[in-house]
Amino acid sequence: MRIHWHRRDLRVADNLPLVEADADGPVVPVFVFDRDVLGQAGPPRVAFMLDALESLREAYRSRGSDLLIREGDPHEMLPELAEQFDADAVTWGRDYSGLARERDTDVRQALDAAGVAREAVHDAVCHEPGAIRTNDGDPYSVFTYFGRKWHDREKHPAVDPPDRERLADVSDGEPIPTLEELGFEEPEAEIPPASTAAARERLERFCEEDIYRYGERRDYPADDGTSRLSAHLKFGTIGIREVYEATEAAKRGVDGDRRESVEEFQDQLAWREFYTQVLYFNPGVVTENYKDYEREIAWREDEAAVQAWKDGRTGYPIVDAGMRQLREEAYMHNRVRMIVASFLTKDLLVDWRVGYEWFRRKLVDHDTANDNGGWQWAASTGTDAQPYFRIFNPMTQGERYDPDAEYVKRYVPELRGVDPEIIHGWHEASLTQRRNAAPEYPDPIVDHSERREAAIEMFETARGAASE
DNA sequence: GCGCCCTTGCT
DNA sequence: GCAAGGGCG
Repeated sequence: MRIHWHRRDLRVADNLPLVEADADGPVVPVFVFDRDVLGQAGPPRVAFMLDALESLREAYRSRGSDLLIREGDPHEMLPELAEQFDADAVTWGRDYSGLARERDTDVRQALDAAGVAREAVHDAVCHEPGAIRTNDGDPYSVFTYFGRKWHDREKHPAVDPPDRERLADVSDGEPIPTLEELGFEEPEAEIPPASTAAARERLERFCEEDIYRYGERRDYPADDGTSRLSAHLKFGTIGIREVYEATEAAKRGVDGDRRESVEEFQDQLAWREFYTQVLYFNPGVVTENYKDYEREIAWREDEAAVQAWKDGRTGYPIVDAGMRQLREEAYMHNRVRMIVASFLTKDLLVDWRVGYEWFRRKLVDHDTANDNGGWQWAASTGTDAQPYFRIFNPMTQGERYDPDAEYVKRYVPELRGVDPEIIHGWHEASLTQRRNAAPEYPDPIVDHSERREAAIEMFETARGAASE
């Protein structure tokens, strides 16, 4: 017997540790609810995960096996399970975040002490942290070159689910706990279905047509031109190799813009792995700036402004639309994630960690590596970060990427009857104009051009380059 | 070592 | 035009 410990690989198909581990014997699949990990999550993510677990269990049951559900510390639970099933090995897919690695070290030690073999197998990314390095052998901190090598490198093919005979004939009466039993409230947002079948349906539909226009559509939040696979990739309800192969298949026999569009989507997969390796080699970025400034950045504390940002009541329509989409859907379009992150850090002058924490609680697809990478990019503190003097102008961004204010109107009902020109120029409109156009919608809480200057000064002081 | 090229810009 | 810095050739 061999125990497979599921973590963020909630599927049976294209699961490398499940079929390629050296350990043999029938597989006993297990999921362990770990209070420490749950404490980090918010209702949307836990709800998605519970749904994913239900369908994973169903997948095992239809194959004459079952997913065992346990609750407790993995380093206590796994040796116990090994003993209970007389298993001589435990396998799992590698996880690259700092907390996960600490947990896995504990588990390894406990299994060693119990005399049980253990095997961690690469699974969550096409190219593991460390596989792609600069010509000097260092991990990359700039995306472009990493991306080139990522594209050129041969990838492991997708693998089939294990045969029935390789799964242990176990059954488990233990129900999957409910949100309430885990101490979470129902999420405000509606959570999309989390099964592998749902992920595949999205992938297939995306690769039929949308992927060829991804390049031109991906920046327009009103247009649903993205794959929406992020939460599935986070929880592993679909395998990365399967996703990559579907995009490669879409590329076959296609050239010009259509081919470039597919590659632009594949670039996003490369970004995901770029940030995975940034986090792996720099576990401290979760709480600290990647980039060293001479002095501390003098972020401001501004409870009221932060609350307005969270509530989508800043008086900057594109920002507010994004923050309301986050509440309503536990999701936000990527272009708008950049805009709201720039607004928090460069207009409200609030520490990126405040925004990162909020995203962590609210996003269904929150992933430590990607979210941290994104926030530190926006805050000009990360690897390959946006230079601090390039500050998004919310009006320009709105005009450029939501010209008809269709996205804004979808999430900000107060502005539905208002002319797009007035919407994007809200902070330039007169008080009378604003009151007449949308009496319910808030006035801008800050002056963008004033804050832009203040942000640049804040960073120059931190650089030690202030003119005094 | 030097020149050149960078995911997501702005005034 | 501006202005930071990594990585490469």
